[in-house]
Amino acid sequence: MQRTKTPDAEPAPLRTALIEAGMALLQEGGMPALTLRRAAARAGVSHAAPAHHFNGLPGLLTAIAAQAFRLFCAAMDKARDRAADTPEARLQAICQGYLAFATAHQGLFHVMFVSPEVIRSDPELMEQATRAYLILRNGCLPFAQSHLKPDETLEIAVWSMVHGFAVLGFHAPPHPQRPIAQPPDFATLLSELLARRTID
Amino acid sequence: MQRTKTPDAEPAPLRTALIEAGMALLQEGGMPALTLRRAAARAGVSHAAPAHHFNGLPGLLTAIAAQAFRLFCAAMDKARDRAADTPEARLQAICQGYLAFATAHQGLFHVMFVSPEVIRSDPELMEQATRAYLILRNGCLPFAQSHLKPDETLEIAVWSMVHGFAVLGFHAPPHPQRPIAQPPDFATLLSELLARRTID
DNA sequence: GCAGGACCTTGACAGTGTCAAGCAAAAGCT
DNA sequence: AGCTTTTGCTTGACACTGTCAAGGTCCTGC
Repeated sequence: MQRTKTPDAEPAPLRTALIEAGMALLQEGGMPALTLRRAAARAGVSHAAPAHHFNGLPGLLTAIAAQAFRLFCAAMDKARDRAADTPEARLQAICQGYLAFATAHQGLFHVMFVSPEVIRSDPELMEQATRAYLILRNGCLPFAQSHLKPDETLEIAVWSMVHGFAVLGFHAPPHPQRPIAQPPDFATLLSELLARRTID
Repeated sequence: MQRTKTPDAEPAPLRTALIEAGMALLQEGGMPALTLRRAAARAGVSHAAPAHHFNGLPGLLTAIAAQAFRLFCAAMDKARDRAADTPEARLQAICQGYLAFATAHQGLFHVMFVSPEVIRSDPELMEQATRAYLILRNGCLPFAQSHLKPDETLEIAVWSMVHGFAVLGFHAPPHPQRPIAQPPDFATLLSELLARRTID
């Protein structure tokens, strides 16, 4: 049945191979291309092998989502660290990393946030998702009224806005026939939201 | 094959029956419960009957999405018309209608916005989706610099924020173990965004 | 009265996720 | 060493899915 080793043991090679195969399928053909049997075939094993490492298709999707959140965090971290050392530039960079990841990895993004099959209560997934949120929270901290206590209203506003912007496809390649032909850059939106905020 | 009558002819009864059956399945069991064969069975016809009214499963999903947008528009219109007659109250009501619809009809919302199977270029779907966007645009008009030309930055900001807020589930029943236990009300976020705006 | 089309059924096919049984090799124990 | 258990995977089957081809029935137009 299910793999239940000691948690610190090195991971089964087939498990990571299946995750990578699934992510590759997702990248190539989007959501409908990701299939348990196809991932197994690409990893060179029989169609029922994944059942020994994941709890069915939802389990594989969940593991992919957790791994995708790791890449997502890395992308945002990297963007922030390359930005100019001002709070505005850093928060802007985090959001740009967010949007760049969403457009470059639409399949992963779908699994991470919207796929209803993913088991949202999975501990590893929740840990990585929280880690991603903390990057955004830290980016918002300089704009909070008190530097000690985070401003949840601002966090949620920024998070909602960047996420909505991403899933509605405003940052994506110009969608043919959209209510708004040339959407504004996200930086403009964020500046608008932060305009009243003062630092210190 | 496909149904290609004159567009003003009364719609085939089975077609609307299949759409309603699909919407009911979606409401009851979510996305995985919606199946061509199940919708056909619920409508009392054989499993291949839907092929004569829709272009496969994507076609049914697209028709459901269009119909869902109609309900969506009606919900926002109704909320707006019941609000106090100030620009803030009306825009807040539109957003509340948006969020209420998203939480009350999660399956429909998924089909409307994220399902990759839906044919986004369908004319009827695009018409209804645009209609929904115009409701929001009109709600934003009083806050634009010029009352004549819409402020696309504000529109996109509001739209992104309310949509992100919805899909991230902040308005939904309290998710167990979330980065933010008690998220702020959306009205607070919107007020924050509109704070600098003056009317006239 | 009859050709033709609209509308639906039946039957089949490939592909999917999932389960049960089995098999080979490694590991653990006496 | 020899036996047993466990692990990791394969094979085969099942129900279910979307889709297609063929046929059948009824209504319409001529």
